[in-house]
Amino acid sequence: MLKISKKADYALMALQHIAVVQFGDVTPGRVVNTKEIAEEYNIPLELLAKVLQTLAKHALIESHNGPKGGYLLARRTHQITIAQILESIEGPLGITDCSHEKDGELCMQRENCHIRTPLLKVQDSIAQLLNNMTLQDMMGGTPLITIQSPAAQGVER
Amino acid sequence: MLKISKKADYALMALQHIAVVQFGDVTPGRVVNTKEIAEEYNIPLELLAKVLQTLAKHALIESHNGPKGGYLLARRTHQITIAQILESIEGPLGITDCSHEKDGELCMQRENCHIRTPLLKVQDSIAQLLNNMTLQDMMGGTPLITIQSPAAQGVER
DNA sequence: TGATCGGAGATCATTATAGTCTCCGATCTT
DNA sequence: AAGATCGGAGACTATAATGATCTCCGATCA
Repeated sequence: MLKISKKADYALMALQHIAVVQFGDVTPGRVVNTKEIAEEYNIPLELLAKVLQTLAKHALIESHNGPKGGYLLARRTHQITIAQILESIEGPLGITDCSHEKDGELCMQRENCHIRTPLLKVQDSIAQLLNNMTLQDMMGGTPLITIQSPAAQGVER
Repeated sequence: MLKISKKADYALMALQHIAVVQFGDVTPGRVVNTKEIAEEYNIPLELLAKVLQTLAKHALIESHNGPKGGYLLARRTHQITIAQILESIEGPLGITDCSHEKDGELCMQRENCHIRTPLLKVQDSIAQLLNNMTLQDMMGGTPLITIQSPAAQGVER
């Protein structure tokens, strides 16, 4: 349950790889192309291409065409959150169908639903979790952040 | 992203309802049948029946056959966690495919995968969140719990 | 100019999900 | 004992999401 998609998985691997290449000691600033990542991690080339295109569209990476082309991080590693990465691929975080309900489009249960509020609190906690973790943290950094569980905030019925 | 299924949604609604009826002031101890819940929340009767059967199989509720039959909570509300409910319906919590990988069945990426460890930390945090929240919390209770984000625990590369 | 790169679109197979239908056995009421 | 009311269990269907593939295009650099 609560599984992230393969695409999101690939996105995380790819960004971590780009980050290490770009900010590592061996070849700092080097551009990384799709093929390199696909081969390194056994990811289907064309699927990974889609993923990277999506990430570029969301301005997490910059694309460079032509030979010697490829991708570079658009920001520094601590400015790219796990939440941003996952949401770029899978859309906005939403524990329930009604998480992003516009006014007027109520779900069939809404009239009597007593679980929406507490679930939104859970969602907020997960959002905090993912927003406070960055690419930097996937490379060995250890910043200090504390979040609270929804239960600790008091949940109205 | 990270959406829970309709079935899990229904399970939460149903358990919350049973809890309120069973431990409320109006009709304490009353047995609740499937039809009552389905009508109250506009849930397809037969689908809800499946959900409740599953919950019974996981010993979260007790079933009683025959006329005047229905379901009762098998434990007190603070002893039923949101994690238990969701896992009964959707299976074990697993952010990634490799979360519950047995020895020997490595995923195609595992050889070079650098994101597994940090993702498992994220998963642990979510698990804490869901394990520390109970049916009680969905009824107005406000216990105090604090958890830490993975970033705060230090994530190896 | 042509090989190498990303961009974009359609397409397909597989799986998960949501929902339905049917039959069965248990139990309570009369 | 009979019939209505309950849950138990299985097969079954439709739809959507996912994972993956294929094709063609434009940009760029040697």
